[in-house]
This record gives sequence, structure tokens and C-alpha cells, in this order.
Amino acid sequence: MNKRVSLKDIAQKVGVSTALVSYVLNNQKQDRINKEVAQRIRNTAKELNYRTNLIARSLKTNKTFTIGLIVADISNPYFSSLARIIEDEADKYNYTVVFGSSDEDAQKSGKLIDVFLNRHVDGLIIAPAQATTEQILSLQQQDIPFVLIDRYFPNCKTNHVALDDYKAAYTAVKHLIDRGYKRIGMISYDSQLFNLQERKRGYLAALKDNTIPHKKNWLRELGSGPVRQAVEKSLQELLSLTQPVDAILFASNTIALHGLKHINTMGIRVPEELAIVSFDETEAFDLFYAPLTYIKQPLLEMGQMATRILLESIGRNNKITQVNLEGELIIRQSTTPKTKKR
Amino acid sequence: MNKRVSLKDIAQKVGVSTALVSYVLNNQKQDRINKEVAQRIRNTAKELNYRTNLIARSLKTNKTFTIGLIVADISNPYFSSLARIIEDEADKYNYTVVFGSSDEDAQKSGKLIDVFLNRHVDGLIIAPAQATTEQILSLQQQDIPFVLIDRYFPNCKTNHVALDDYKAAYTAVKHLIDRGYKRIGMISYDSQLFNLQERKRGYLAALKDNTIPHKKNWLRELGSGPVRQAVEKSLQELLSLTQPVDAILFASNTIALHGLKHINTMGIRVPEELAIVSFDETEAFDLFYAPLTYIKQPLLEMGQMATRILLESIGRNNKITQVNLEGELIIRQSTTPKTKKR
DNA sequence: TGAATGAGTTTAATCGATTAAACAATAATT
DNA sequence: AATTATTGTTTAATCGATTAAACTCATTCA
Repeated sequence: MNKRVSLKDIAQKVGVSTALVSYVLNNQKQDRINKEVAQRIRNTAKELNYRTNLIARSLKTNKTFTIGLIVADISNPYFSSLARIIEDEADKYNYTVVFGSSDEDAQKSGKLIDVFLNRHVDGLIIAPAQATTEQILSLQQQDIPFVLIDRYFPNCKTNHVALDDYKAAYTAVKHLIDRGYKRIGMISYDSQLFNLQERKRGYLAALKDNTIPHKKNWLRELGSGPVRQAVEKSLQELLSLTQPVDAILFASNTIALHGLKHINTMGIRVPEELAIVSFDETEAFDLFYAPLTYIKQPLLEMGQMATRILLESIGRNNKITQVNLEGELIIRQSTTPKTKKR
Repeated sequence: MNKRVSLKDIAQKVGVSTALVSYVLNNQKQDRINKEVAQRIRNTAKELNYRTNLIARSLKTNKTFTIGLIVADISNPYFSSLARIIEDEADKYNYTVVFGSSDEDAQKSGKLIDVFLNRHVDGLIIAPAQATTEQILSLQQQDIPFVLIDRYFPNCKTNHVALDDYKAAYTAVKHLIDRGYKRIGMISYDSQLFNLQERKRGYLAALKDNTIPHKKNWLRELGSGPVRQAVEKSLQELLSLTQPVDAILFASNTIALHGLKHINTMGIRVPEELAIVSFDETEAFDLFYAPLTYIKQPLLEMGQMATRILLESIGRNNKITQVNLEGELIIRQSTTPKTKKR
């Protein structure tokens, strides 16, 4: 009934070889081919509603025009925004995107990479999970084009596009200090991920450079387990120190979200009792009663660059591109200067 | 250097035919094959790090184990949450998901469907954009398995999984009425999408059934163009009627988001001046100073059902499954009873 | 002993394209 | 007229699997 139309069908109907049909439909050997025949082929193709079988083409050409995107979790707005940008950019070059969520789990990540390689994606954009260095190195050894995004491994020479996390954190903390806050905490994950390490480093450096003696328990690093409870606990602890913190830097949108919920229910006043800066960006930050100061990541640029670097790399460009973009500190109510409270 | 290993390579090394290798690696004809040889084949496969070329397999078997997911916008949390659920469910059956965003645009939708069909996805999960009925019908005629999600066309007999939008809206408005609100507005899109029509119908019915005479200008339907301004304008108008509304139903998370931002900046007090119920769910609703009452969609169920129905349909099950799930009204501060204000 | 059975494996066609190389027919060149 | 070029098209191999059917032997049975 609905057998799909193949080159052969067209060839038969027009009375030529499949080769010729292929040449015509791919606009090859244009000068050689009889225009009238070409037209007949094109007409018939349209008439029969022919569509290239990309699977067959891929098998022969060894190109799938597919990009594999591996993120921590596609339902996280940070990653879904990136995904959308990558989708659009890839589409410009006729690439399709398949995606997978690693949940920051090395094993899942490995499985996803496997599946995508078996499907012969032309390349990968990966927000690498912790402890996946070998996976990444293995990709490199196999000459599979890929670009790391958001995080990377400083001692691997691979393509990457990420934030300058050190600088971003530094700037954020410096901002808090400039605004008169002196006891500045940070809630982050207990993770070896380089971007988080860098954020920590930036935080500590900013304190040090401004002669604020850092108390060890100002820095909270969440272990595995339910984020929500962990955030609440950390927050609670930071606020019940003999000398409670007067400002906090949240290391991610997720942490901030849970933190703010808790702050809401506890009735903690922002910024009077506690100033806040967060990494990332989400609409939710606008709805908090004291709109949040946050570090805005240049997602559009990141996504587009990652895609372009990947496509160049697929196009046999062997040079390695490493980009660290600057975040932008969006200053709002949650970090009103300490002296003139409102 | 890194030529990929094929069945042939294994066959050569072991000294058997590719057929045998294929049988062994696919665990076929198990009783027939010499166990010792089978083991040697398996060992060699592992040794050479063989991985099936899924492209080649697909060409032969006419199955890609790929699902195409078409949503309005993957960066919208509603859809990215669904995407994640679908990803996980599909993964259980070894399916991979490719995605595309239609931006509610029929042309883009058509293009995406085309691309996915050329790639021979085994089936599609689609949140259909407006005016794509023919596209959907055409899929049906071509016997392509698909499931509509979130929206559908009432006069097409196709698989779908969606909310009972009528009931949800009805319940929401009834709730407002029960809580003492009498002048209830709604902000929605000016769209023919069935789910939005149903939400409108539910809204109107609830008013009518409770003998609240509906004023025409209580219902605002946003045309195309920047949503933000449109929402602000509508909100403004609803509040500056001679008899302003005392409650509003937002028809989507996006509308709510913009609405709430505006409410925040205008300093409108919720629920004292204005009670609010919204469709959908987003973390942002928790951060609003008066946590929002909202209609929670059973996303997990929707995503899983859609996936399963699709997979059954791919498995040559020809019956049509139409599911309308019930939303859950999550009652919170934004609809505190009108009499006992706080 | 010859035929039938069965175990273990191979042959070869196929999926639907791509593409180098070959070929036929005509035109241009010497 | 013989040779070479040019134009238009076809042949056939190939990509890497899958799989029905065929083919060997060795064994069993009548």
C-alpha cells in the first residue's frame, strides 16, 4: 500500500538508471545531464513524493548529519535553553540533534556516548559528568569530533566552550563586598567538576584579596542525596552560626531555587538579613520578592559557538578551540547596598 | 588508523562467515551453533571492540529505534520536563529521541516532520501546532505511528494524551468562586488550539453554572506578537475596568510568568486585590511571594503513556488510544478565601 | 547400503542510496 | 577518414548489516 518510493522507482518510471536519478536529485554533473531528462526526473520525483532515505545515504556516505547532545538533565532550564540554541544553530546546517541526560552519572554518560556512537552521530556536544575523563579521552583517541560545554577537564586538550567561572564568582563576591557585606557564604556541590572548583576558587580569592578572613564553615558543599534537604540544612547552618553570614552565593540555579523557597517559608528578609547572588538565570529569579542579582551566562553565544566549533571539527579541522566566556553580573534588589537598607 | 570494526573483520579473524557472526552476536539460532565457535566469535568481538553499525542494521531491518519529538519549544519547562520523561521511558525500550521545536508554526512543524520521516524515525510524539491538521492526517494516511500530546484535533481520530482541559479550567474557576471571588477574568491566547478552546469553554461554563454573568471583556485572548507586552496590557485593562476583576485565571505558565512579573512591579497585592490561578507548573510559582494556586498536569503519566502508546503503535497495534488525564488543583496562597483576608 | 535426519555453517540476495569508471553516440579536429 | 573530445548515460561495486535458503558432513534408521 504505502511502500516508500525509492530511486529505483523513479528510475523505472522515467526509464533511466538510478545513477542518473541520483545525480539529478543531488545536482551533480549538472553540465553533463540532458536538461529535459533532468526535468522529467525531477517532476517524477515530486509526483511520486520521493524522499531520500537518509539511512541509506548515511550508510554510503558515512555522514548522518546528526549531533549528539549530552547534558546533565534536559529538564533543567539551563540545559534546555542551551539545547534550543544548539537545535537552532544545528538546523542552519541541516543537522538534527539527538539528546540524552546523564544525571551527572559517569555510567549513564558512558552508555549515552556508546549509543550515540553506534548511531554514528557526526559529533557530540557534551556537558561532561564527573569522572568521565577517560570517556572523553577515548573519544579523542577515536578521532570523534566533540565539544565540551559548560564544564571541561583542564588537563585535557579538548575543544570546550564554558564560562570563566573563576572570574564570575570573583566578580559576584567582589560585588557583595563592595556593597558592604562582610560575612559571605557559598553553597555549592561537593564535586570535582572543574567549573564548580573554579567557582569555589573565585569565591575564596575574592574574600582573600579583600582581606576578609574566610571561615571554613562559610562554604557548604552538598554531597549526593536529595538537594532540597541539603540546601535547607546548609542554609540553616549558615544562618545560625554565632556570627551568621550576611550574604550568600548560590552556585547554581537549582541550589538557588531550593534556597529561595526555604528563605520564603522561613520568612528571612532579603537583602536586609541576607543578601543573595546566584549563578545562572531562571524566570523564577524575577518572581522572588527581591529580584535576584545573578550571574548571567551568555547561553546564546555558548550554544552557537559550541555548535560551530563542532561542525568545523566535523569538517576535518583539527585545531583545538577552547573558549571561556565572561558572565554578566545582573545587579538587582537582592544585593542592595548594606548601609542604605530599604 | 581507526577504521571501524565490522562483522567482516570479526568473521575474517575467526575464520567464519559474517552470517555466523551476525547470528551469534544477535543470539539467534542458539541451538544450532557450536558453542565453542560462538564463544570465539564473542571473544573476538570484544577484543576488537566491535560495535554494531546501527545505520546498516536500520537499512536492512527498516527500524531505527528512534522517536521524533516535536514540541512548541524545548526550552519551555513544560516541554523540557515532558522531554525528559519521554527520554527515560523511551530508553527503557532502547529508543533514542530526536527533538525539534516548532515554535507553534505550521511551516516549521511541517519541515520537522519531513526531516524526521526522511531519517526514518519509527514514530513521532507531537504537540501539534495550530493549523497542522493536514500534516497530522497525512501522517495517518502514510501509516506512520504517532501520538499527539498536550493538544489534539477533536475531529481527527488519532492517538492522543492530553489534559482534560475543560474540566481543569472549570475546576479552577469553581474554586475561585467557592473562595468568594466573583469577577473572574482569564488571560489566554487567541488560538484555535483545542486545549486552549477547552480551557476557555471550561472557564465560561463555570461562570455560567454559578450564575455569574460573564462580562465580555473579562476574557483576554493574546494575539501574536510579543507576549510580554500583551500580557501587561491585558492585565492592566482587566484591573482598570469600572468594576475590576478580583481574580484571574492564566492559561499557561508563560502567561503567568509575565503576569506575575508585572504584578510584582506594579505592587498589586495577591490575593487581596487579585486572586490568581494558573495552568501548568513551574518552580517560579513557588517563589512568588504568594505561592500560586495552579493546575498541575500529570506530566509523568502523560509522557509515559504517550511513549508507551507510541511504542505499541509501532508494534503494529492499530487501535487508537485517546487519553484525557485530570489535572490536579494545587491550592495555595494566591487564592486565599476572599472573606478572611490576611 | 542407501536414504533420511540433523547439526553446523556458508551463500548470496537485499535494504537504498552513492559514485568511480566504463561505455555509446555524436561532434570536433587534423 | 581516422582520431580525439565531448556529451549523456549506464554498469557495477560499495557501505555493513540481516536472513532465507542452500549446502556439507556426520549420524541414524530401515
